[in-house]
Amino acid sequence: MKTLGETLKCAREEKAMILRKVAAEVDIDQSLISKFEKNERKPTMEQIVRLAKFYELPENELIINWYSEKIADELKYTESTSEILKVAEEKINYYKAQENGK
Amino acid sequence: MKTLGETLKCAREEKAMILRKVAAEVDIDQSLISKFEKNERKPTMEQIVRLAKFYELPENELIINWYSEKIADELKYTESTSEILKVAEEKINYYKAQENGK
DNA sequence: TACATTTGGACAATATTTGTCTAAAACAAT
DNA sequence: ATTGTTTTAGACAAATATTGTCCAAATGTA
Repeated sequence: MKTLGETLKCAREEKAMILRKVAAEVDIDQSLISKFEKNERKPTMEQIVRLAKFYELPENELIINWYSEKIADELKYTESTSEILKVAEEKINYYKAQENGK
Repeated sequence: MKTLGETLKCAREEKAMILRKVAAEVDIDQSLISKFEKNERKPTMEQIVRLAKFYELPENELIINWYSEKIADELKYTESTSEILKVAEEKINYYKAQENGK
């Protein structure tokens, strides 16, 4: 299971590009991209989309990674996490059912 | 499955108290408490703890509700939610294993 | 050593969340 | 209906958190 940062870094290495170049192409500060790769900063959704496009990575995978890391981060030091996730899923399903029914 | 707001409101009604009184007791603006009950605002953790104590509710249940609602909110308009939650759980377990091993 | 790339850290800029206040809405009781 | 009470909505300031930017230090490499 790769982190979002690892995924981005691998993608860049695949393309054999240096940060400065990528930064110029996707118009994001190179220092920021470095931090993304080291999981020190979280890209915004827009940045994710641009990076996915640029690296030709499946956007959906990055997004799944992005959200799951966000959630993992929130629950990292919390107890009852599996219970929390279970309840969260129920609530989401409930919301979504509401949406469809209306 | 009750929302956090519903739980709080029920607890207050059990005790037959008006907002103004609760507000004074737990030292939180009554308007805020009203919003908590209507799920328009999310209490801080500290507020949760104080309310749980005051209403004599199991703190852990409120916390589970709090986190799960937060997550549900984040994923409400997102796709692949069950995938996201699954990956999130894996990551959490991974983090926690790290913690123990160190 | 000299050069290129990556990284860390400080700080300003933005965005998000929170608390507070006030008045309007809703509800009762008479 | 009017009065009195409770709840709620909305606007706004205050406090927090997140983000973008810059530059210098660290790292790597020939």
